[in-house]
Amino acid sequence: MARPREVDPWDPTPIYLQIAGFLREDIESGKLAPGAQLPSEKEIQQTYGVARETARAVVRKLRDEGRVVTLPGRGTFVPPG
Amino acid sequence: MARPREVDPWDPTPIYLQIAGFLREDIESGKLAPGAQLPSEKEIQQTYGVARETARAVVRKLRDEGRVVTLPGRGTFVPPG
DNA sequence: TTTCATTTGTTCGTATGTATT
DNA sequence: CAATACATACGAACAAATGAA
Repeated sequence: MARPREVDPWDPTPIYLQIAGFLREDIESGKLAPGAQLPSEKEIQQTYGVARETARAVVRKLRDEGRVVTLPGRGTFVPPG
Repeated sequence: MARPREVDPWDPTPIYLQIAGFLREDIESGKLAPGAQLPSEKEIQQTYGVARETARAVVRKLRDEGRVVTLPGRGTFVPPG
């Protein structure tokens, strides 16, 4: 496990957008390849030390961008090409 | 003011989707014409007796559908034709 | 089949910040 | 300045879907 990038509380960018940026990088770099599963909401909470609503906002943002798809009860994934 | 339609707690449909349905009807029927302002989050809360996040989810749903636009600090509106 | 753990969905509460009027 | 309105973020609880045991 790589050390997680950390949220910068001094950055005026909302926390959820900072984290969404981290995951967006992972998708674009291929570190999260098509078909890969994103960290769960709970993992996002624990990794970055944020509340669930913040974790959910992260995923919602990426979903709104069309970068990921969420399957209830299963998880959130990078869609296949 | 017409008496508000009421949320049916026995309907398995999520409350925020029920309320979004009410407002969607108002938009499609022309009761909320292009340019009209939607009820605020607080008004939705009070009218239907729901929490803020629920009221926000109502507006977000309609926004995601492209039926309304939100102007921060002003309100949510039915966009002009 | 039933049970259990995991994951997302929904709902409520509270607080603070920012922008507009 | 004050009122209004949306944005963000913390906490808490229960429901629903899924899959594995």
